[in-house]
Amino acid sequence: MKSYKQRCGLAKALDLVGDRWVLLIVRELLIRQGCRFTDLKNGLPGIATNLLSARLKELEASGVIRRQEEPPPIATTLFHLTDRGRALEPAVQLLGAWGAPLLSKSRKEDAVLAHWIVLPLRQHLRDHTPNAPPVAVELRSEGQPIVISAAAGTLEVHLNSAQNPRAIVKGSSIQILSLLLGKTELKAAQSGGVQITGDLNAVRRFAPDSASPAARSGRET
Amino acid sequence: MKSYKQRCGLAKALDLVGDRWVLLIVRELLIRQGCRFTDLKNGLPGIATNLLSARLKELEASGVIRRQEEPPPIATTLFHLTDRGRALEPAVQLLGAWGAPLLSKSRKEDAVLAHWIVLPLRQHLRDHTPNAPPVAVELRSEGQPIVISAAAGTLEVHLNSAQNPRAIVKGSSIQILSLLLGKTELKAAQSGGVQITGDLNAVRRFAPDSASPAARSGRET
DNA sequence: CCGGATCCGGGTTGATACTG
DNA sequence: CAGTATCAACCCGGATCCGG
Repeated sequence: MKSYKQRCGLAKALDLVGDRWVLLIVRELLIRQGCRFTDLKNGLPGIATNLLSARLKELEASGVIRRQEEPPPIATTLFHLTDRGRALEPAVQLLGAWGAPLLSKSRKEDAVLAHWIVLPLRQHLRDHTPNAPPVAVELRSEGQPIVISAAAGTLEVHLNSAQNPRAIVKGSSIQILSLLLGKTELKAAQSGGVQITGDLNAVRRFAPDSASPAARSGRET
Repeated sequence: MKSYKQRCGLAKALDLVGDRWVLLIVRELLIRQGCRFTDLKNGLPGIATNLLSARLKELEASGVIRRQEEPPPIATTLFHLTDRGRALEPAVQLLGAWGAPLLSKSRKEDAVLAHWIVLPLRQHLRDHTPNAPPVAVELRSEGQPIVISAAAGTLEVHLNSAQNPRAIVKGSSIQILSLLLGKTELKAAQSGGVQITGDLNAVRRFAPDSASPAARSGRET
């Protein structure tokens, strides 16, 4: 698209990332560093391949992403965010948070991909017993599983399989997100179709409910 | 533009404010609540009137702005942000901050409007002697003057004339911004063409330099 | 002047087909 | 898998016009 030609930080930012699809491409790369072209295409339902190709070239030229030829056994090129691109995360998170209330009006025709819950999880998930031993929980809906790993007060949310999960949560991504962000109680989630195997307390560590010890220690009573 | 049709907060936000010009319209309204159509047009060099008109309708329909018919003596309609629209400020500020480094590569053909420095001032300006008595400083370049008012640790930056400014700073908006954000020393700014009348210490309160008392009290030595 | 509405040429997007 | 090619539909920018 054309530049706004305004000497203003916002206008300059939009010159680079204001085009259609661009911030969604950044979202995909924030969720999963090292995407193949096809991964991006699958994560962006509706995008045309020529447009994706053109955007990737523009983003590379402006220093937001970097393409990296991988030798076998991958034998393809992976797209990464540069440091500069990763610096967009706070702005992307804030815009996403602003749009979150609109999700309630989401239409049935809207696409839903499970990995889109990674960004809200990274922003809002809390470890309510940070001094407890490290633990990993795996989330499974469609597509690649998501791993939450908590250790020493730090929390990471990634897109891949856990080596040794203390619990596995299966269900629709929407229900899992609602559970982990405390909008649904654990029992309600379970009767709504969420299946949890393994240590229930590992889940309660992030989603304390009224019956959980973390709820008592994490709440100021 | 068309909806992305993705159940994702970021995508929903971009459905509303991702269209061309939209975030710049929001910027104008953040700087100056209560804009006339013509004020917006002047603040957005390059926009076509039909596009501005269409965007305003869409933004009103989506609850981001509100139009208000004013009786005489104004006798026109003013556009305001709603609370929901004002909630975009953090995201807009973050995007603008991300784009700020690109300003150094700004072309000569880029438009420059003095009031665009209001957002960076609001974000970065600091009162280095918050316990001192209230004070107002007026900034003058082209267009409407800008007023900084500091009182009891709070800082406000507005677009209009001060009742009783302790100091008046005249110069190009870029130089003034550079001075107030501490990138230029006061003396260097003055020899660069910035004229200050009134109490120099009122300016030093925001832009302490090596010779200023605020520099010593505000710095951890 | 203010606040648009209308029209038009050119550029961008979206959908699909095709290729190495 | 990773794009390129093609083409219709749509959108944008610029100019013009018009009622208060």
